[in-house]
Amino acid sequence: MKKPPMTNPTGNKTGGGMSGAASLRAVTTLRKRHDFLLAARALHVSKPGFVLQMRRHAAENASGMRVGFTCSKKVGNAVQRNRAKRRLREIARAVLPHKGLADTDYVLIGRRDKTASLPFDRLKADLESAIDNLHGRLK
RNA sequence: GCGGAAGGCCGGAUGGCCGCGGCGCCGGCUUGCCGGUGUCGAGGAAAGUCCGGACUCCAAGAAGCAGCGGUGCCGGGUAACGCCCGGGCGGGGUAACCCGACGGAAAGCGCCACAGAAAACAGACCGCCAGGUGUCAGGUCGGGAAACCGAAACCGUCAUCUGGUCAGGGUGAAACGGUGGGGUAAGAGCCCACCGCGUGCCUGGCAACAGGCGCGGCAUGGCAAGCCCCACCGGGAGCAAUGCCAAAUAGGGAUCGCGUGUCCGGGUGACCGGACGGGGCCGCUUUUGCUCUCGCAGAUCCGGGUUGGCAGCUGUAGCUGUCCGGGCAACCGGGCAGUCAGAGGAAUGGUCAUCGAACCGGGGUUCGCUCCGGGGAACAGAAUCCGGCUUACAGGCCUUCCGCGCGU
Repeated sequence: MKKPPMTNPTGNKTGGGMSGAASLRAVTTLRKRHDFLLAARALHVSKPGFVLQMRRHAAENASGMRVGFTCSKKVGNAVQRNRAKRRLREIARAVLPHKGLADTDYVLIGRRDKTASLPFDRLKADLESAIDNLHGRLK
């Protein structure tokens, strides 16, 4: 029952100019510490499983939609941090391609225990509502 | 069967859907992206970063000295080690087996709390013994039937002095070696036997060491995880090392040289090559090597500050499987087959289903177990690469050995 939502958006997404698959390849990944620091000063919203930060950046960069993932030492040891980041990557892959805005950086921050233990559907729903919240505040 | 010792192995499984990183192939085009497909893709500790190396840069080559650091029974293994194997010695355990910073205390310095008479070189003190002096009148002697009276310093009491003595002195981690006997006024290695210690020789062993015989009467208390001595080893920093390419900024600070080099050869010349002298480069000395020596913003160093890309980057002191030979073993030599992650805010996953160990509840039980329901997997994620050590770890499996009990 989780499969239909995966396959359907791909059909809709082709209108966005991206290549079709519900893939993170459509959005680039944040790699530079500088970008993370800029996002940390921008809008953010907290959910039980994560914190979402969002920053609009100048269009002349033409870098499209970008997303980053981060977990501090507070999340736990290396195994727990990796697991949290993988789950964040999965919800971003499921939600961002049809909900995100172009020329925007999103940063997902993992939280202790909750990011790894909450049900997957709950995390996805929280991400969608968090994005709606931030987009509403943008206006 | 119960209890124990040693070693080794595994450490969730299968499938569906959707993804990620590397490499190969095919196709497309906006020449570096996209799509398809195949294949490979974390651990026994990947961890702590504690040792040892490989590899880079610092001139990093050699010798000596000094300093600093490390190691410390012996032999072997190894590229090397503080690791591993075998042996010795000491300690623990009925045993299998386990543990050990295990060189030197007659080179020197230092320390030895508390307790104790005394803590290091030899004694002082208590005590014991002998003698002297004084004292008392218990034994003794005289008288007496007895009570009692008297005497003297022979034995004894007490005090004190002199000498002998270290056996004994609740302690303590440790006390002029221990036990027994002789001996003596009392005692003492004073003498003797055994043990210990030291020393000489012999035997076994490559050696650590062990055994035997003789000699010495004991001299040398402990601590070297205090300084130290001896032997051996070690230059420093680290893949964010380092090298290359492209772009851009600053051209900031310091040092050298201060306008003083000489000679030879080649060239029309700018200049090039060589020799001598001088300067600089490891803590110091010597040696080798490199570099500078006349130019102007030149060389070197430091610093700010980068940004992107590539290399280093994964195949070798390899590793894995298997077989043969040597060795008690660690390990060594050889044959065959395979080649096994390479990211860079960091891939190796997400989710669902089924099965599932521990554990929990209930029923049955021949106490071995079995049925039903719940429950859902320990420690933990490569970051240049190897060899070790240490630490963490739910649970399970296998092999060998020891003790006790039962049966034969």
